Amino acid sequence: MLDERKRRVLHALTEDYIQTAEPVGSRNLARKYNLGVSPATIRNEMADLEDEGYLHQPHTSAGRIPSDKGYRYYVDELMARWEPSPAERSAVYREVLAVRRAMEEMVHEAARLLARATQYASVVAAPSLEASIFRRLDLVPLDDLRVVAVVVADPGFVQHRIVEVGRPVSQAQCDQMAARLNRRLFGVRYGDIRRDLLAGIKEEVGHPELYDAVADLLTTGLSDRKSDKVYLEGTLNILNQPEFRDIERARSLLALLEARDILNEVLSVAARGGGTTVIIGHENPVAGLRECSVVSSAYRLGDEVIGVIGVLGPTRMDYSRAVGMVEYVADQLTEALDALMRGH
Amino acid sequence: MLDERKRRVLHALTEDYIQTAEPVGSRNLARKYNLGVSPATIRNEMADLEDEGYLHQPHTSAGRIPSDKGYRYYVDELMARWEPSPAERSAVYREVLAVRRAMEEMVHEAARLLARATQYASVVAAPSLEASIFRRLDLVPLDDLRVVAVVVADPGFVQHRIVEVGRPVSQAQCDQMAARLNRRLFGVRYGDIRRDLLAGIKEEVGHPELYDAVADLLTTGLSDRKSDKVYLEGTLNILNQPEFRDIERARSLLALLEARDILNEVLSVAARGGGTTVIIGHENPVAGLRECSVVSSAYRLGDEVIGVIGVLGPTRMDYSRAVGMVEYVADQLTEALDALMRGH
DNA sequence: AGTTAGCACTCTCTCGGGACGAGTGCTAAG
DNA sequence: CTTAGCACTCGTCCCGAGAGAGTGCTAACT
Repeated sequence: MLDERKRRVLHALTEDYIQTAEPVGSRNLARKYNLGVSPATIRNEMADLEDEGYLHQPHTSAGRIPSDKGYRYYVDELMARWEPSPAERSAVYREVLAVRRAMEEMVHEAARLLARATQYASVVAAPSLEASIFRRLDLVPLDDLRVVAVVVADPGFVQHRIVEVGRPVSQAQCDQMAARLNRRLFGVRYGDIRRDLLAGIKEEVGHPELYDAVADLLTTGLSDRKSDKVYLEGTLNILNQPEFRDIERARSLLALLEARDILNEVLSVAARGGGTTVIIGHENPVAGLRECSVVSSAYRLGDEVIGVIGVLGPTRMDYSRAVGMVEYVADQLTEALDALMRGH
Repeated sequence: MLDERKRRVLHALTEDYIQTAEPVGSRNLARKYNLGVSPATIRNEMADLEDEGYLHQPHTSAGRIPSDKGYRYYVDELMARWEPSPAERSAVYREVLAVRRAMEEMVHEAARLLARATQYASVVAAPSLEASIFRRLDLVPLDDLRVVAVVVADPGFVQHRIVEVGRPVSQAQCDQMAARLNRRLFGVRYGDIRRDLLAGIKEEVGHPELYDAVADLLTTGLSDRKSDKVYLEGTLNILNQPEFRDIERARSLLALLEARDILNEVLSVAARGGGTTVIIGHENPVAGLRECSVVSSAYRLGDEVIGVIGVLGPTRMDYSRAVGMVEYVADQLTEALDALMRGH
């Protein structure tokens, strides 16, 4: 749709703006990027690009800034693929792959790394359990009416919950219940646990309330009700961005990010895209994030997508680097989880 | 040391400044608080107070501001005791006492509540395990060389750690080890677990590496090495304070707070004080927090102090309210933990 | 017909100066 | 010792002018 010269102008302008955060003028553009034409010509092209909605001016007689549509075009058509340097690769390896601990810790570590590497905020949807393999359940009575249920799954996942049972329960009943469930469920994929798999156990152990509570936990409960966990790291990096020099903006954005369920909404949109997704400005479902962009990529366990990892920054984001970095970290994380699952 | 009228001037001035965040002039002081003397007299008193270091002027011909010494005097000698209103009391009850879940969750909830109630940031040292009662240990092999150790203690405490053992270990060995340890340790106070309590077990189970790893975990490891956990809530409240309208200040403070081990240092100083402690400005061991004050109070399990809960705000803090609120929440938390421990 | 130089114009940003206001310290009288 | 009066100091707000960056238009050039 855009001819070659317009593409080059948009390309140069976008990258200049990403770098400097200042509206870009024709003169500057002509000087820094050898486009082979004079500022006047570039001005004409810029006027056209503005008419078509790719650029806009903050005010007459300022340079131009890419619009969301301009960024979108840049991301889809213009930007070069960025690859992490060897140093960056090895940093990822050292800090994510090498950790080799619980799955959630690895994911969390990846989030921290990503924030540091990109200097944006990183947002990560914690891994869903679906694809994990059930290893063991333990039931430890705390007092008459409350029992700690501990679930261990592979790779390296431990979760516990205190469940309340309506009727007093004994240690022996807990042990019995746990033993039966363990026999039945060992090695089962977590997402495959259904009530019918547990048939008979309710009757075998004389404590239906305990059974119900635990069965509920196993089939639905553990997915961590509280707005499916989201890790958020490097939020302070956002304050370095000139667009958030204004304290009020910064405050309202940070406040928004505190509400994890909102982030979760964003990430679920991102996940729907599959692979790597870029959400630019107004494309964001959350109104308060219309001045931000989110670059995210899914990570997997086996062949299943179990979570999403990404970065959040101003729309004036270094998309090339962000996409490259997010993709690389997501891939490495996937690899690391596989290694963890295979046991070593 | 200060005569009555100076005390009244310092009192009024401090509270006015706390409320308005503006340097306080003699005229204002005379008008708002009926001190029974003219502005001129107050000016003389203020000049004296400044000479003695209780006040200072940001610049000639501005009103006065309390110095750290002034705040200290206010806190120690002048301020009235503040008591939470019935509504606030019941909010504390609803959100902390009523939660009745795991110990750590309760403490975390208390932190959130405190931040909301005071509109400062809350900092809380997570409960130490020392005073908890050992309930159960589980060892679940993840693969040949890694074992998940899950410890359950009362009241409502669950912790897990992945331990690496140098030599392949079987499910049976894990079960055996866990069973023996459980028999030996059930009901033992966590802080009393010592190597000698475990004597003999190492030999009984044919896997010394596993024993060493687990024994290490039980005696020292679980205290959560990573800079003894600190909860931090309501950091954004700080941005509402006019002293942090400047983005650079806000940034550097928030960055400082991210480093949990620094906070831990502050809290450990606070804990040394016992009871309720107020750290004002330059009294803070951390240089970057010299423009902040910290009000904190210990919470207990049984008769033992197991953690510290407090708030952090600008030196121009409503000390009266902060002290009252922190104390009340700490007391209620202590009570709630006791109730949890007694089972019900 | 596209490209470019020239130029008038617009708009923001910065800086200096003057008015204003708040508050002080001093002096002298009560 | 207290207080009224007053001159003085400083920071802040509000202009207005000038500089700088960049544009759009027009007319000439290739």
